[in-house]
Amino acid sequence: MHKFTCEYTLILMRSASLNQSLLKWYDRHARRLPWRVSPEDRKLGEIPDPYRIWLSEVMLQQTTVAAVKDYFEKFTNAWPSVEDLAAADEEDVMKAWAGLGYYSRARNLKKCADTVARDHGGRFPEAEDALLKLPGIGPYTAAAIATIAFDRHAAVVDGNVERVLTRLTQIETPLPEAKSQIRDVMATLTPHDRPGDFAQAVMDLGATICTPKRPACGLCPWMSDCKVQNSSLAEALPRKAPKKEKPTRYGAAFVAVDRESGAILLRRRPPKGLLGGMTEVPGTDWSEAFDVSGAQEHVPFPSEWRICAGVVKHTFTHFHLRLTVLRAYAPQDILRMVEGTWWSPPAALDEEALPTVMRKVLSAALD
DNA sequence: CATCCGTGGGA
DNA sequence: TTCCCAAGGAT
Repeated sequence: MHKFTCEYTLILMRSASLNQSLLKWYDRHARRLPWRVSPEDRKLGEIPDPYRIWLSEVMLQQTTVAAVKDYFEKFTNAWPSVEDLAAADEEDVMKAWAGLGYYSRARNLKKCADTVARDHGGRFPEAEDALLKLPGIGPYTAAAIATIAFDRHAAVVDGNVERVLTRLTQIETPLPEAKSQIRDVMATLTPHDRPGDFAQAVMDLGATICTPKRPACGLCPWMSDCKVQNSSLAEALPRKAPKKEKPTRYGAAFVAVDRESGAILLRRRPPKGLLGGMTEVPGTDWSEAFDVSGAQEHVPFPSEWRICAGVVKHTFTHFHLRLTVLRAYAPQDILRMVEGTWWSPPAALDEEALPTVMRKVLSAALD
């Protein structure tokens, strides 16, 4: 059991009033999003499409709305239903996902579509625990789909909810220890009528008003109930463990250009781990020791490799990367083709499953 | 529970 | 420039 402060209990006793005031705010301020059924359309009887809810929620994992919008459009145009996605080639899915990051999401997205099509007759299960069993669907996404798509009562807890509720009830316990307490508060606050709209309302509140920096407390529908309203304490919550420093890794990347066609030599990365299954140009390992001269051992073929101006700098989740780019011109037949490598003509380059760091490499080599 | 896993935009 | 972090999941 958690220790409940007096004020904290008071908040929970007022949950009926709190969720009504927030839903009222949501009716007027809900963001228009491509995958969302607006409150007024919902009242007119429009039902959300579980496929679109699922797709958007997976794309939104650790990713901003602005970054997701074009990808959501691309995916729903190419694959309008979960059956369409199940019938797609995984390689085409990876190509469409390229640039959005966290590529295991794309592989699990495809696996999940396959499972839903094969084992569930093309319909997503409605229960939270059944959704949780599907690939790429964790506690947050299972609750979000259950409540937004199927109107089930579920405690949706994401980063926004954590921020809003730790502030509202002044939970000073640092994350991740506070997670279970936050989930309890959310479960209590969530109404049985319009639970999905309520979840989206808390997330919208966190995204637009109760922001990490400089929250707009004066515009908040929960201001009068909030324990830290207009206080410097608001920005300090939720409390988190200090993060580790990112090391810097170094490496070299080889851009081989066919003089005739301009085709570029590419290869596939291993299926798991960093950038798993994505496409790259040949290169060295990325190590913490800077050693460009050692790169010569890794060239795809002997040639006059020239160092390109401008070291490519890129930051991943847990390290910084500095890549020295080398370029050489060579006919395609100079290379005894290795399994998993191919020459990609310039017109096809945009469609390759190239992660952003590799597009930076090509830009440094070719511009 | 800790670690690994991308990216782009804002302060 | 550098740092922060955004609708997390898998292992």
